[in-house]
Amino acid sequence: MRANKALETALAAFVSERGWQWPDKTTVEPPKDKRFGDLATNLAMVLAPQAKANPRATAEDIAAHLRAACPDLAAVDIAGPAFINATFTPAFWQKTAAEAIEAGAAYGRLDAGAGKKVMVEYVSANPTGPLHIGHGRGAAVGDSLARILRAAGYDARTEYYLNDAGRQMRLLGTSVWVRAQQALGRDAELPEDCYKGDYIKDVAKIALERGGDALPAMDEAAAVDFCRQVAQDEILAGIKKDLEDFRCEHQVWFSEKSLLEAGKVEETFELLRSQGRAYDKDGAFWFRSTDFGDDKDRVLRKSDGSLTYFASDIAYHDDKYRRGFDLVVDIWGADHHGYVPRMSAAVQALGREAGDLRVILVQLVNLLQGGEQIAMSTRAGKFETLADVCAEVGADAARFTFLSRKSDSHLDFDLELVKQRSMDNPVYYVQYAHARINSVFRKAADEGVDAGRPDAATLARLDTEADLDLLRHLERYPDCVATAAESMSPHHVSYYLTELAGLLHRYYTVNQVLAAPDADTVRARLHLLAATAQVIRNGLDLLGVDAPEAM
RNA sequence: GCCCCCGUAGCUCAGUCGGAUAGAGCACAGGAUUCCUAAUCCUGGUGCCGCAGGUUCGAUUCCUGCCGGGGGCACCA
Repeated sequence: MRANKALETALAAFVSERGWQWPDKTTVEPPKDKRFGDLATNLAMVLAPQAKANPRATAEDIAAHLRAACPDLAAVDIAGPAFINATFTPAFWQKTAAEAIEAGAAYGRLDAGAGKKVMVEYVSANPTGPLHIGHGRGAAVGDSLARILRAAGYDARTEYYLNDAGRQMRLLGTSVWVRAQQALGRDAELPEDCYKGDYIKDVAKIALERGGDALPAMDEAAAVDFCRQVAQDEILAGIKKDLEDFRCEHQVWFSEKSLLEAGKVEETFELLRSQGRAYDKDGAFWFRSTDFGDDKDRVLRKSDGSLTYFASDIAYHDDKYRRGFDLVVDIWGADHHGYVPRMSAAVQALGREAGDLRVILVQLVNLLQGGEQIAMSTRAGKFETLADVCAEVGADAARFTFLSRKSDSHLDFDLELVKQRSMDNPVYYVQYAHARINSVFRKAADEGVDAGRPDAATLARLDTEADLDLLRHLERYPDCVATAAESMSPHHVSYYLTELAGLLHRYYTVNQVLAAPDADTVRARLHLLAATAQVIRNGLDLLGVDAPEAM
């Protein structure tokens, strides 16, 4: 039923009746202060240039129009400079409960995305070691964003770009081979730029088992390659498991190597060259990214003949668009922000609009324990990895915490706090609201109370301020989904849910449900709780957090 | 030096498109449960929205400069 829509429609009718244009700067939104009604609009003020009249006078005309045209409105007031404050009837809000119950999991689904194909590429960490907590934040953001976009009506797919070619993988193979030789008692030294984590030794053991007698007898190149393959398989299996445990789905694992083997990178080179966007210089092959605002041109093929990471990444993005994606979203660590202008340039050189690529930068996570910073060095600290953190605090708490801040601001992740069941850690506050409601339902079932269908006559019992506060917030849930999708910011959902849970807890404390004064009120309140539980479930689902029936 | 992000209550942070007296939680103090889960609720007060200009009916929000914190400036990824 959408209060905004109802009001906007009535306002638009007024504007066109007068033969005026709807001003872009018009806002129709809930005011900060409840005293100003349910929705406020600045229309009279932004209409002033066209109306050529005192905004207050225009406001009077608008108010009169609304009172006549909109039966759902209980009051229309004018306040301040010329704000128009609209208050809806209780009956209007009460319908929200029925809507949420009837729509169920679909409540809050929108068609804003109009089926537009969006790819969310996220995590995409090199398979050279286990995922750490920073990857975890990117994982939570990417997965949740995909869920939100789907709810908003986009056809969103998820993908992991697997850097299985190139220098880092060779270094990985070398690292494992050195450790394997050391395990064999040979004299071998780990080069400076190799991977030093203890997990490399574990992989070396596996390589030795799997290679049998053949591995020690191999020549250097063959051994390194064998070790690289074993390492990649092992580490990737670990990454997949970690992501699964963290409830992150990647529908496609896209191999960089496959791109190279299919000649896609060379194809992209030729495309760029033919359009004058690339050239040879100093023995290297360059992309003219400065044509699209980058600071300097970028190398695609180095003078030693090897390719840069950027080269295959361009080919990969080209492939994404060729597969029909209208919009490509990349989730990157904020330390890669310097990479944005060149990727944007590449996308434009491929013939797309700059807006067809959205890069979400995820800031670093500051891992703490009881306020003390835990060093995030290369050494294997106890809770450095995503898997360890997950085991320690649980996926629900970890995900909610990651999604409780704007992704581009730094996040303190304190293991002590995230384990705690306090308002420092709102995940339990929200989950508890859901569990409490279900506890009432269990009791209702025990007592043989059946709420029946949420008809208007019953819902009319929801007429107190507390009832209406809750109803109004439920009505705004679709707006929350719209905002989160539009700004690609999952944290809006966590804030919404924390607020909704607060309203529920307050309501619960004051209003007895099963012991309400009469049977109709009991049923009405059960409906209100059912609607609230539904919205909590829907919202938590967007964050990938469970909604437990009991705690 | 250049570029990006951040700066809002003692702490951690919200505040798409400029709006009315700038919000929440935590912390601190006091109170609430013979009753559907007290993992809850209620009552207390706090702000030169980093600083200085500009844009306008109106700026925490937009623009410019400066200060402070973080990050990035590779023929690495």
